[in-house]
Amino acid sequence: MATGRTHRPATRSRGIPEATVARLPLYLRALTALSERSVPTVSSEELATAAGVNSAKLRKDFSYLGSYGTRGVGYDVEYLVYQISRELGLTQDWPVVIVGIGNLGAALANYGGFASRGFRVAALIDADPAMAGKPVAGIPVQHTDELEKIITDNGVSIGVIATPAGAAQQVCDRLVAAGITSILNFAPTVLSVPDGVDVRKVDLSIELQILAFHEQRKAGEEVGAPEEAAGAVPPPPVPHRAPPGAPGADSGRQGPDGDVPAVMPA
Amino acid sequence: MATGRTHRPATRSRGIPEATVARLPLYLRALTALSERSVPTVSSEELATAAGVNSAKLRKDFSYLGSYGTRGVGYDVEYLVYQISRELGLTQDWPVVIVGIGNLGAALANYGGFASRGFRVAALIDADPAMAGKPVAGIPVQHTDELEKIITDNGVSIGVIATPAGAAQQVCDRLVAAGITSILNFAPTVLSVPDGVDVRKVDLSIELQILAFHEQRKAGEEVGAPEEAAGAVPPPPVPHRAPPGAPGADSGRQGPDGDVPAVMPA
DNA sequence: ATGTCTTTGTGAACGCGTGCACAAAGATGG
DNA sequence: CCATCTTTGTGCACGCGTTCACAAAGACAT
Repeated sequence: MATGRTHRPATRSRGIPEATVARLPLYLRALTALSERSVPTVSSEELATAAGVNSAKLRKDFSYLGSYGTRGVGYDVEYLVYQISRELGLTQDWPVVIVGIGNLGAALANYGGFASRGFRVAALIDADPAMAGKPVAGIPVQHTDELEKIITDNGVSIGVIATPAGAAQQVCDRLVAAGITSILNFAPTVLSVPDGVDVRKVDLSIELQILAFHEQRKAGEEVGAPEEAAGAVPPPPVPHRAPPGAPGADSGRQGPDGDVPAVMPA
Repeated sequence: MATGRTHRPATRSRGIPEATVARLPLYLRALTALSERSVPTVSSEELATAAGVNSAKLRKDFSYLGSYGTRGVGYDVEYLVYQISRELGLTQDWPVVIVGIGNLGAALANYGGFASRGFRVAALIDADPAMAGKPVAGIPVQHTDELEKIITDNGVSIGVIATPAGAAQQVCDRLVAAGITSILNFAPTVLSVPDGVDVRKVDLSIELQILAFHEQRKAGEEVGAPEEAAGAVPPPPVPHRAPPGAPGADSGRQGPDGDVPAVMPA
């Protein structure tokens, strides 16, 4: 799970709650599977189970789109697939650029499913001149210098940032200046963008840390250790004055973190 | 942003709200950056800006952990880093296994930052016999047959699933049976797990679809098209009866979707 | 020691999202 | 045409999360 949107907090677009929008792709996937099995209709209960949500929630979600069901029967699969696709804007083609063709960028580019849902990789962009021209997933990598031209020429409005954290904000600024209005950010940085630009963030490190939290709690409950288990002595609470600014003093942890390629920020 | 947790909905662990837990890694990252610059203290306002959140929210979040600040001064950076790390369980070592060493699995394995925050890649596992023994990121890939042994021998409790969707549930079941209690799922599937097992999901496709929704809305507002812009004719609303079950009839969209490697589900 | 000024910690109000529970709608059978 | 049965659509209540706004706490200067 990507770690939430950044801007556009609760814009409640056209009356459709953000929480509902975030679940529509889930429904769509379940419906597509049913469609492939030529299932004509589904009840809210069945579909909810397939999507892993509550049936009441699903019905309420659909009610924001309109009354597309038939009481006593359920929902027509094909029709619902179309309606949700249209609502999500998947009936049109969305060219996407991927910036930063490292391990992750290559993995994204190689993902074949891009084309299947209205998304099309328009270009791969990397700052390394040695990468230029080299084909990844059948698409030649282009140099960052071409960024603006690529975006305007192809009318791209969605960009994916898979660069190291250090380059992310700079790339972001250039994308926005070139006309990009939606960004999917894999770099471990808080991007600042002007109003009107959407940023969504995918952050593996954060997901793992959240898991670790719950994992620790489970373990702690078993042992029954109310506070922390034995281990490292807690450092001085530093109640009043922090140790004088001694620069470079405590070289605590300074591992290769925060500026790593992407995928797993800190 | 990974697309939300699955189980353990609102457990409110030890009084710390889920929403707060999800933000702690964000604060930790900002604090670590300050620590590396040897900044001794920060105000809630400064730190909030760095983390991209509201200062009131940040203070309330910290209040769940205890009173670690000093009024009129702010928070001691080092001390706060320690407290949050401890709260998140990052002061201990978490061995992690990655299952499914395709493009994405390899990207994850190559990510150097794993070790920097208490996470350690204990093993890479893939079902392809041809991969066995082949080193990825310096770690030899092991075959799925070894899965149970690897997990029990290393005391692994966190697993990352980067397999195709078709294999995800099966892999998940085996991980859980072997003792895994936290799963980070990159496959485009709703995993079903027993109580007590946490699942978090990272789904690129969903993120892109959410962006597309907002993107469409922006474009629609500009043009002023209230409903949908011109384009494909809306299929028959199918008001009453859906077309008879004619199996294999409508071979609508059936592209290579849903069972693709990972990273970008549908 | 006293006053001023900064910043935390939190009480309270508000809004969104979730889930319950039921009435309305419509299909289906007689 | 009427009765029954299934399933939707939604009004309502509840709880979590966010935000405001302020009193309390403490640093710092005089």
